[in-house]
Amino acid sequence: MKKKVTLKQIAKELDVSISTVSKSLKNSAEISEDTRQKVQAFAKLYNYKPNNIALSLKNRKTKTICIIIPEIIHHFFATVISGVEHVANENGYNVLVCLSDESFDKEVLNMEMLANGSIDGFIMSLSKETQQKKDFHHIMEVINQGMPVVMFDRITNDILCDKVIIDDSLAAYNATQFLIDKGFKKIALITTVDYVSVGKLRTQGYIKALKDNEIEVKENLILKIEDVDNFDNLIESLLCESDLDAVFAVNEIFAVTAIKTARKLNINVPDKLSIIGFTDGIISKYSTPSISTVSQNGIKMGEKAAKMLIERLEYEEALQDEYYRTEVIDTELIERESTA
Amino acid sequence: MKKKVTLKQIAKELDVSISTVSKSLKNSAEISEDTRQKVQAFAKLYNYKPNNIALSLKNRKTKTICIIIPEIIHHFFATVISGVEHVANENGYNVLVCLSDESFDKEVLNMEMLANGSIDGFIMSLSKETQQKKDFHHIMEVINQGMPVVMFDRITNDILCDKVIIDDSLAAYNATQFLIDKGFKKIALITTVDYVSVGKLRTQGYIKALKDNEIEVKENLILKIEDVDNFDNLIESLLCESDLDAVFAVNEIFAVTAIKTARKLNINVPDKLSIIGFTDGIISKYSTPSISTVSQNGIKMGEKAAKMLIERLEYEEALQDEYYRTEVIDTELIERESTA
DNA sequence: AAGACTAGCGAAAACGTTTGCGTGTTGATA
DNA sequence: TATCAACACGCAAACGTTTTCGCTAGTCTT
Repeated sequence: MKKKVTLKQIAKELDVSISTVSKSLKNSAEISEDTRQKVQAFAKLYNYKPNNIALSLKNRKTKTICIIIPEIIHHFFATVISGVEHVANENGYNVLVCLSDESFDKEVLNMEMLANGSIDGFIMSLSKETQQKKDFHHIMEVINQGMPVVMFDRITNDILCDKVIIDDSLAAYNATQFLIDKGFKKIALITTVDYVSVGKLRTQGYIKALKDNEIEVKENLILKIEDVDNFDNLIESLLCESDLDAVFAVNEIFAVTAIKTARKLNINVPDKLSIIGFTDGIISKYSTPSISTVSQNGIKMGEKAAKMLIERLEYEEALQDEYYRTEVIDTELIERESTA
Repeated sequence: MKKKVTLKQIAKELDVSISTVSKSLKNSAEISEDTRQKVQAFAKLYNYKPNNIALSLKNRKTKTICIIIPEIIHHFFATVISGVEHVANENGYNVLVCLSDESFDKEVLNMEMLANGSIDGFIMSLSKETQQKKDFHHIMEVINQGMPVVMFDRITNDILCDKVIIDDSLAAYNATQFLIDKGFKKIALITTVDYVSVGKLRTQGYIKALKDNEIEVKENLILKIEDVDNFDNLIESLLCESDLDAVFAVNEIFAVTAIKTARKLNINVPDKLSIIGFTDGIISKYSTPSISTVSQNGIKMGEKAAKMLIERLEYEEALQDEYYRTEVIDTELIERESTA
């Protein structure tokens, strides 16, 4: 087992100073051709690689960014990581992944742990609990220390920083309008409780579309789900509503559950009931019938977020500190088998 | 914007030495009650947190582990990360996620980049290309430098290190036996090409089960898929085989595609054809019909891998270097709607 | 031959910690 | 009054780099 070799060891071995070794390896003109080659040969032989930690300390840059997400099991977040990872890698950055598990405390802990020099910046999507508490002091603190933060998807307007979002409200509006254009009148909504920012926005879009088309908004057609583990009965009750034409669900799980429930109730999808989901994940694609959905391109969001963060890191001076950007990623309605 | 405060700044401010500050914060008995309180109060006021990079350099431990996986989009790998993350967090470790994208070069690059002090150890699942090339020098090198590596799922016997696997062959055997016990005679297999270690093992399990039951193994019932993006036609041809009773697919995607293809061909699942998949992911659960499957608990695998790695890191001396463990995680056959 | 210049290298500081050891001051004891 | 702990603190090294500056010896100029 041969441990990593350091400059010091090479210097000792070749009987020169550490500086000479360092300069030789960097092809400094200060060093004679002779010495340089000798050092380089030796370094190659012993497979010398500079110690990253030492470099980080010296440069006060770690070339590492952290992404904090509520859950990695959600396909959407996995795609975002994928996008972040690729852009980061292209630019020589590594990606640290932290999971908040939808918990405020874990989110705070993670940020505090890493804001001490371990990383250069954050990309994050708020946990549910954080959105509910509306307590963002941990994020403020990090930003105040001069560490850039890019928020995506689940964001808050209470924090000034770069953001990457989709137009949730508009996308929901369009999805609802799409159903209306098909001639459907009685359209239900399966959404989250209001403190989840994206859920609220999508609800707003749904309501606006109905109003713009002079369709009455009925509370009993709007199902707001809190407990993500136990909502089958609620959806079943909703679908028992007579003459229901269509359902707009704000995520994949709600949509696929609606489909499965409809089948159970012997309601044919899409003949008797059309269903549109949100987030173009693996479920929508492989469900039977496959689910028409608002695609929310996680890869693009991740890529954009990483680009924004890295720009801030590398052109710190050039960018106005006070000028933050909010990038809106396009969505698209993908028609599949669940709508007719 | 107030930048992070350092020991040096506190020392200057309070007109004491750096060591005094450091010791005060660590409640060293060497320091007078007075000074200690003064320093601690000041540190708290300015929200002092020790710089992790400096600590890493000093301790030559980063408290960071890296997990290298082929693809994060695969649900299974996402669950593994989740398991790793939780155990790591409980033990004060952070998790760096690297994606090899099934590429040998990216895998090598990632390992080389990080083996220079950035992390304390690796958890990894081999990329397809690496398995095909059978070139593991990059892993050998890292291990030789004294950095522990834990491999999971896609492993190789050519490397000596801790491993976490399931008994792929046995699990496949059991799944096949399950179909045989149901009275099915003509059972097809949808698998990967042989160089994917887990695919090969599952194929072996399937074949052994048939042989043990004196059922002829027919090559035309075994479909080995290479191109993961374009195999619909192949599966369609396979399903056209007359009198087919059942299909065993070595992953979710193959299983769900088989189901969708069967529907297209008007073959009722499970009445006319039973299907079993592998990996209990989100697709199996939400497919219609839902898919009976061999569950491969990614969370458990991740947790176990993280535990093994951290044990090696923390009890380095105690553990025999030459003694490596291979942990086998239990699998389970989950019956759902796709088998009858 | 004296001064100027250059090539080639080393010393040291810096990044932010921790920690063993040395040292000065105090009060008490003999 | 001289001796001696105990106390409270600072120095300096170490982790592994990079980089500025300075030094020495040799070469060139006039």
